[in-house]
Amino acid sequence: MASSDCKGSDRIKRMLGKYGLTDFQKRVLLFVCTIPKGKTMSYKEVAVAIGHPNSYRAVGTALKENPLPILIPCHRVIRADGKLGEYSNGGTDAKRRILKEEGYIGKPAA
DNA sequence: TCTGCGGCGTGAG
DNA sequence: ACTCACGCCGCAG
Repeated sequence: MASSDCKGSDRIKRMLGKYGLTDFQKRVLLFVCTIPKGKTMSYKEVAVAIGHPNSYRAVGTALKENPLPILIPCHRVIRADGKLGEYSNGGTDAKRRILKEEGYIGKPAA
Protein backbone atom coordinates (compact mmCIF):
# COMPACT_ATOMS: atom_id res chain seq x y z
CA MET A 1 0.00 0.00 0.00
CA ALA A 2 1.26 3.34 -0.98
CA SER A 3 -0.28 4.80 2.17
CA SER A 4 2.58 3.18 4.08
CA ASP A 5 4.71 6.21 3.34
CA CYS A 6 2.16 8.73 4.44
CA LYS A 7 -0.28 7.24 6.90
CA GLY A 8 -3.41 8.80 5.50
CA SER A 9 -2.84 11.34 2.77
CA ASP A 10 -6.56 12.05 3.19
CA ARG A 11 -5.79 13.48 6.58
CA ILE A 12 -3.23 15.74 5.02
CA LYS A 13 -5.82 17.01 2.56
CA ARG A 14 -8.12 17.96 5.41
CA MET A 15 -5.37 19.79 7.24
CA LEU A 16 -4.24 21.63 4.12
CA GLY A 17 -7.77 22.87 3.55
CA LYS A 18 -7.86 24.07 7.12
CA TYR A 19 -4.63 25.96 6.62
CA GLY A 20 -6.33 27.92 3.83
CA LEU A 21 -3.78 26.94 1.21
CA THR A 22 -4.35 27.15 -2.53
CA ASP A 23 -4.90 24.20 -4.87
CA PHE A 24 -1.36 24.55 -6.14
CA GLN A 25 0.02 24.27 -2.63
CA LYS A 26 -2.18 21.30 -1.79
CA ARG A 27 -1.14 19.41 -4.91
CA VAL A 28 2.55 19.98 -4.29
CA LEU A 29 2.48 19.11 -0.61
CA LEU A 30 0.24 16.12 -1.19
CA PHE A 31 2.39 14.79 -4.01
CA VAL A 32 5.58 15.18 -1.98
CA CYS A 33 3.83 13.35 0.83
CA THR A 34 3.43 10.34 -1.45
CA ILE A 35 7.11 10.12 -2.37
CA PRO A 36 8.37 6.70 -1.18
CA LYS A 37 11.16 6.55 1.35
CA GLY A 38 14.66 6.31 -0.04
CA LYS A 39 13.55 8.09 -3.21
CA THR A 40 14.08 11.68 -4.28
CA MET A 41 12.40 13.88 -6.89
CA SER A 42 13.38 17.18 -8.41
CA TYR A 43 11.20 20.28 -8.17
CA LYS A 44 10.71 20.02 -11.91
CA GLU A 45 9.41 16.45 -11.60
CA VAL A 46 6.93 17.51 -8.94
CA ALA A 47 5.80 20.49 -11.00
CA VAL A 48 5.10 18.25 -13.97
CA ALA A 49 3.35 15.69 -11.79
CA ILE A 50 0.86 18.24 -10.48
CA GLY A 51 0.16 19.70 -13.89
CA HIS A 52 2.45 22.77 -13.82
CA PRO A 53 5.56 21.74 -15.79
CA ASN A 54 6.77 25.33 -15.81
CA SER A 55 6.03 26.22 -12.24
CA TYR A 56 8.99 24.44 -10.67
CA ARG A 57 9.84 27.75 -9.07
CA ALA A 58 6.43 27.93 -7.40
CA VAL A 59 6.92 24.34 -6.23
CA GLY A 60 9.94 25.39 -4.23
CA THR A 61 7.97 28.27 -2.77
CA ALA A 62 5.15 25.89 -1.88
CA LEU A 63 7.47 23.57 0.02
CA LYS A 64 8.98 26.56 1.75
CA GLU A 65 5.53 27.47 3.02
CA ASN A 66 5.01 23.84 4.01
CA PRO A 67 2.83 23.97 7.17
CA LEU A 68 3.38 20.26 7.87
CA PRO A 69 7.17 19.66 7.63
CA ILE A 70 6.75 16.52 9.73
CA LEU A 71 4.07 14.81 7.66
CA ILE A 72 5.45 16.12 4.39
CA PRO A 73 9.00 14.95 3.56
CA CYS A 74 9.99 18.09 1.71
CA HIS A 75 13.60 16.96 2.15
CA ARG A 76 12.99 14.30 -0.50
CA VAL A 77 12.64 17.03 -3.09
CA ILE A 78 15.96 18.04 -4.60
CA ARG A 79 17.19 20.04 -7.61
CA ALA A 80 17.27 18.62 -11.11
CA ASP A 81 21.08 18.77 -11.09
CA GLY A 82 21.18 16.22 -8.31
CA LYS A 83 22.10 18.84 -5.73
CA LEU A 84 19.93 19.13 -2.63
CA GLY A 85 19.00 22.78 -2.84
CA GLU A 86 17.84 24.73 0.21
CA TYR A 87 15.96 23.49 3.26
CA SER A 88 14.05 25.75 5.66
CA ASN A 89 13.75 23.01 8.25
CA GLY A 90 17.40 22.64 9.19
CA GLY A 91 19.53 23.56 6.20
CA THR A 92 21.17 21.69 3.33
CA ASP A 93 23.32 19.71 5.75
CA ALA A 94 20.27 18.37 7.57
CA LYS A 95 18.57 17.62 4.24
CA ARG A 96 21.56 15.65 2.98
CA ARG A 97 21.83 13.82 6.30
CA ILE A 98 18.17 12.73 6.21
CA LEU A 99 18.42 11.53 2.62
CA LYS A 100 21.53 9.59 3.50
CA GLU A 101 19.68 8.00 6.39
CA GLU A 102 16.93 6.93 3.99
CA GLY A 103 19.45 5.32 1.69
CA TYR A 104 19.80 8.06 -0.92
CA ILE A 105 23.38 8.97 -1.67
CA GLY A 106 23.50 12.58 -2.75
CA LYS A 107 25.70 13.39 -5.69
CA PRO A 108 29.22 14.62 -5.04
CA ALA A 109 28.88 18.18 -3.87
CA ALA A 110 29.84 20.64 -6.57
C1' DT B 1 32.63 25.28 -18.85
C1' DC B 2 30.59 29.20 -16.51
C1' DT B 3 27.53 33.37 -15.95
C1' DG B 4 23.34 35.93 -16.59
C1' DC B 5 18.43 36.35 -17.29
C1' DG B 6 13.43 35.21 -17.84
C1' DG B 7 9.50 32.84 -16.12
C1' DC B 8 5.68 30.25 -12.69
C1' DG B 9 2.68 31.11 -8.00
C1' DT B 10 2.34 33.24 -3.51
C1' DG B 11 3.19 36.44 0.25
C1' DA B 12 4.50 40.81 1.90
C1' DG B 13 5.43 45.88 1.36
C1' DA C 1 -3.36 47.23 -7.85
C1' DC C 2 1.88 46.85 -8.53
C1' DT C 3 6.54 45.25 -7.48
C1' DC C 4 9.99 42.25 -5.38
C1' DA C 5 11.87 38.01 -3.68
C1' DC C 6 12.12 32.92 -3.34
C1' DG C 7 14.16 25.93 -1.30
C1' DC C 8 14.51 26.36 -9.36
C1' DC C 9 15.34 25.23 -14.35
C1' DG C 10 16.62 25.86 -19.18
C1' DC C 11 18.74 28.46 -22.63
C1' DA C 12 21.91 31.76 -24.85
C1' DG C 13 26.44 34.00 -25.07
